[in-house]
Amino acid sequence: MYIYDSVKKTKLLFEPIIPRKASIYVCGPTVYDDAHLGHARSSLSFDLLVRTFKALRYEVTMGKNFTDIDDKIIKKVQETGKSLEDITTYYINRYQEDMRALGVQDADIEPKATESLEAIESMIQGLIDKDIAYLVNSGDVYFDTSKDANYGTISHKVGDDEDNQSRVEHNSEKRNPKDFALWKACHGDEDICFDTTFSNGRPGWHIECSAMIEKHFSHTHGDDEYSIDIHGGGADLLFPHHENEAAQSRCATGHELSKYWMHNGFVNIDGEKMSKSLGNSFFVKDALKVYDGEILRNYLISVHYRNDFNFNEEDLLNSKKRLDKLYRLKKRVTPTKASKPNIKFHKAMMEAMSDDLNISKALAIIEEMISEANDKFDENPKDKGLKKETLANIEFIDELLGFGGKEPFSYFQIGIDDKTKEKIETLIEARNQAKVDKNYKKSDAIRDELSGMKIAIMDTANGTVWEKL
RNA sequence: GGAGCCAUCGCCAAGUUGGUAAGGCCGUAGAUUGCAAAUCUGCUAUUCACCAGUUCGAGUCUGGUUGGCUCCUCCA
Repeated sequence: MYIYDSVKKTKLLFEPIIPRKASIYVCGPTVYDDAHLGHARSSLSFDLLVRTFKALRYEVTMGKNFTDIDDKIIKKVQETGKSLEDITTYYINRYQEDMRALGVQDADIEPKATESLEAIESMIQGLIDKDIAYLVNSGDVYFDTSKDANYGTISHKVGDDEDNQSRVEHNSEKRNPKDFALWKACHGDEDICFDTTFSNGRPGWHIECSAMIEKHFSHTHGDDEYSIDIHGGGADLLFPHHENEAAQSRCATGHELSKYWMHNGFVNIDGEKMSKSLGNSFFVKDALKVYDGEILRNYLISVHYRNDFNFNEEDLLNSKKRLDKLYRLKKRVTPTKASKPNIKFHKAMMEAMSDDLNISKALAIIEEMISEANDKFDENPKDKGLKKETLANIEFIDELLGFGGKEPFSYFQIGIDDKTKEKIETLIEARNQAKVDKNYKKSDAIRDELSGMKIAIMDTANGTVWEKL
């Protein structure tokens, strides 16, 4: 397995801390709103990583956190009058629903910040004891970046001169402008706070990930040089979030946080980064109203995870056509029992995905497999051995990439109710009778009626089948 | 102001260690079909934003130009 390390900026051979095991931690969402396509893309990127590792027979431990205490959540609490727990529970469930609809496998560990307060407190206290963190009068606790010689090695934003036009507001209580909050003191009655030995307040954004990784992963790696194998997240998290995480962990634990760092690209709408501030957010739930989760998944994974993704409906329809072809092939082999995937196909797929998740190559290999199989079935539609192998190939695709697992006839009938189905069947029977009678005028009229219902029909060796357009 | 990424056919998009451009969509010609659809076959970038350099050889390396994007503030 080769992965691109966004800190070292090269593709590296993955060498796990513990042989045959891969520990992965990905920064999850702050749960104050529904998941947008950007969350989906990040989730999907690392889902492919996990699936590839599993296919390579690695024992994977995947962790993904929920930030469930934060300014924006508190704002939502104040706006709605609901409790913090009501809001975060609701959005965590919504997030999981959406991600499952996209075929994302659940993480093994899904820690929440509010459930990790002890770990957070002890890590901060440890940093204060080492004089790396400092408590100021307001009750805030800051991390002293000047105490960490390696600060800046993650994002390469060394920036020793302070005269850069950084938009960071000046906080007189900080020793250095680059210092960041580990703990934010309580601000009035409206705030949501937790009591600790240093002050009543709540954790800063960065510390939770460090603490949760330490809490959930450290015991599996003992005193190794690194806490986890791979740390992932969106490209925008590289700085300051991951830089700060790395600094905290390094100083608190004495070893580096992660051996490899992976960052996924953005989802753009009309060439611009999708974000709340630009008002061009696209929620997963809205996309799911129009398209099946599998179609959306297939589209969103079709561009390499590190590239920016330009979302538009035309491309989505394009990628749906590729998925349609896979399911049409699956129709040709249904029903049958899967045997083993073709060795060469399996090998080629694994090689593609093992090369830093080269999905484009994998999709090209699938196209070749489909084309070859169709060709052979045109010659001999009843090739039993090929049917079994082809089905096994498709099941392997589903396992590795997470699409193609549906029953093929129902795939083409998503959103059609039973009554309409009956009507379609009746019309097709009538058309076939008309064809037998060589009454082509009538048969064509029936076909027109069906296409008016947005139903396409195709006459195959096994009879007439239909698809929803 | 600082840091970084990207630019490949009409569209989407591969292309570690330089060796002579994957795949899909669209289009087109044909096979098949009563006609379609589906499926199959052929064709569709002498060329990789532009300029210069290194090299026997560069989309791939170096320098520069132009254009697009991101980070430096919460962000996947």
